[in-house]
Amino acid sequence: MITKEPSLPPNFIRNIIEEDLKTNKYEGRVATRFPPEPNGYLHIGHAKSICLNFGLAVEYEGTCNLRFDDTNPSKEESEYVQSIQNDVRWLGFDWKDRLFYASDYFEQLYAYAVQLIQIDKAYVDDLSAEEIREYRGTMTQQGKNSPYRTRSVDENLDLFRRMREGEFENGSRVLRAKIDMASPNLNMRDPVMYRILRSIHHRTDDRWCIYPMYDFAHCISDSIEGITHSICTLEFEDHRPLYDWFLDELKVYHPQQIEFARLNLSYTVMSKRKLRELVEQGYVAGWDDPRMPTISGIRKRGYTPESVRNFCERIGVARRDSMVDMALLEYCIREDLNLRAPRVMAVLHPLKVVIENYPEDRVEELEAVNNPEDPGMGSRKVPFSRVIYIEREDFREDAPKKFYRLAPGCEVRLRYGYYIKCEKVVKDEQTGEVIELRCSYDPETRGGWAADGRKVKGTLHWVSAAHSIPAQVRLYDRLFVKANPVEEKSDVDFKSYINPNSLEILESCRVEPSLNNATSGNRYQFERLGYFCVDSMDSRKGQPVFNRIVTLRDTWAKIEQKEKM
RNA sequence: UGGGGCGUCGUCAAGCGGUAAGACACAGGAUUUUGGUUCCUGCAUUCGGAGGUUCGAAUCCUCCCGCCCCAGCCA
Repeated sequence: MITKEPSLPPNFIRNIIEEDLKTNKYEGRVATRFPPEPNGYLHIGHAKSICLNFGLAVEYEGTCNLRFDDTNPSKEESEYVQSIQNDVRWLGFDWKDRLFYASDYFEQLYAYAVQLIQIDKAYVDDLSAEEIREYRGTMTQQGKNSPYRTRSVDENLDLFRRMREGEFENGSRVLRAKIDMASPNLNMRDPVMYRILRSIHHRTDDRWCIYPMYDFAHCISDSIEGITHSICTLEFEDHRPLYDWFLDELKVYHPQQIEFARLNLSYTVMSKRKLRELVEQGYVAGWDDPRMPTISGIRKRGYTPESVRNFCERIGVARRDSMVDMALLEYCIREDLNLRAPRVMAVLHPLKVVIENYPEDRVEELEAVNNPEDPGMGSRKVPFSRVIYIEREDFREDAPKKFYRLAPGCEVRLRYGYYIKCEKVVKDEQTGEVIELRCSYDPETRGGWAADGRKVKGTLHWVSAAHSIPAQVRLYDRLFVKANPVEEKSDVDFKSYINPNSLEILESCRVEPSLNNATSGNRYQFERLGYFCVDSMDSRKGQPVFNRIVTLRDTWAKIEQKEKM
């Protein structure tokens, strides 16, 4: 019996492609493209599109082009071209030699525009921007023809050539497609194809003073590149008739445009405008702030490309508007790191513990497993001594019912260490704050096992005071406290839902000495706490800086929460 | 109230006339030197609503309701 290949879950785009392959619509080819405009940073919504387009190409042994949609020089910069390429590469995709720019096609686009003029399907309009808007009509009222609509082909040809030559001022004239001012689809009411715009283009410099509009440039770029399936987001659906119109009138190779719903993620925002607002008004440290849903932010946070790709696979592709739960993204990174991240002990809020019956000058090297999920990752030695730090949270003077950590008179296990029992609580005389614990240890429990078989419920992580190294740890959390900060039908500013605790910087953490060698980008699981990543900018040898990627699932927090209610 | 879309579990999402996959979340339980992981179990008699066609409808038809997008010389 032949087992079926493990196939990916179906979605409507794969269905279309399968069908096209069956009917040999494109001679068995699958050619997609990812067409970002280089006017900003990519975010996880783009990752969905990248995974979709490049993923399809891999799956069907086709190609996927990276094409910059750079038809508006007033907004675009090469800085973004670079960052976009970094992000796509980081996600794990390779466009090989298929890197293109819409600006590569300016000359050809111009020729096609001339061709449309020649068949009387395009004309030069002298109306002002304002007038064009008025003539366009409204959603419920049809538009009316521009007085310049009936110009002769020759005059149009002449005018368009002179537009290119730079004879006219910015905004004084445009080239329009001659379609139908009465169309119920606003996009078909003689859309603008070219505008006069004097601006330095990042690739063509000042060679052009007229630039094609998206609708005209995009379909032709797709056609030139021999794209089969031109995948874009839902808001372009109304543009499809126009996409088809240009290609039909020009009688050129005709790809099919397919629209899917863009990604929305809970507890964050996705629009470029809002992200820019957060950056420019200083709510975050920059586009790559680890709390940002940008690819660079996610990368700095410590997410792996594998986990992001996996996330994009799991969310599926469909045509309905949706809001994916951030919990799924978090699940994906935990799933990945659980298998790969070495375990290590780190104490974020140190509480000093003196083990009174442990010899003053003794130091033991205890064997600690690096990853229980993967024996191949081996083990390491962790120094243990009389004075250690434990997590402040792991001690309660008045332990609640299901609290099985340390409390006066109680015994717990130190991970890979000994059983210890809390004998005495030392408090600050002024404030009453617990500043130190005096404990005893059972020498018979080395490694964490009791010879007499007695069980202990809790296991705590710890570090030796004398051997641990100081570290800064940044605790990142969700950027917003509200699942959807952008309520439709509400004029509340989304920024009022920013989580005031989305970043907590801890300066006096102590981590085990093995972390002295932690290098930029390394990811660890701090046992019982979460997954952390060595910061790529601020970390120094002997003084590491860690970013929290995500916490571990915390069942105790849930229990405690429930008890409170 | 013009046009274009979309409505299947709390959140995503399969399903394409033969009697509701899966994932996350959630809730129980088992195992555990991470209250982690893993493993079981439960979680839509019902697919926005109402009619109709059919032996049979989430799937076809009709009407209704709700949500999203479109009036840039942005993409």
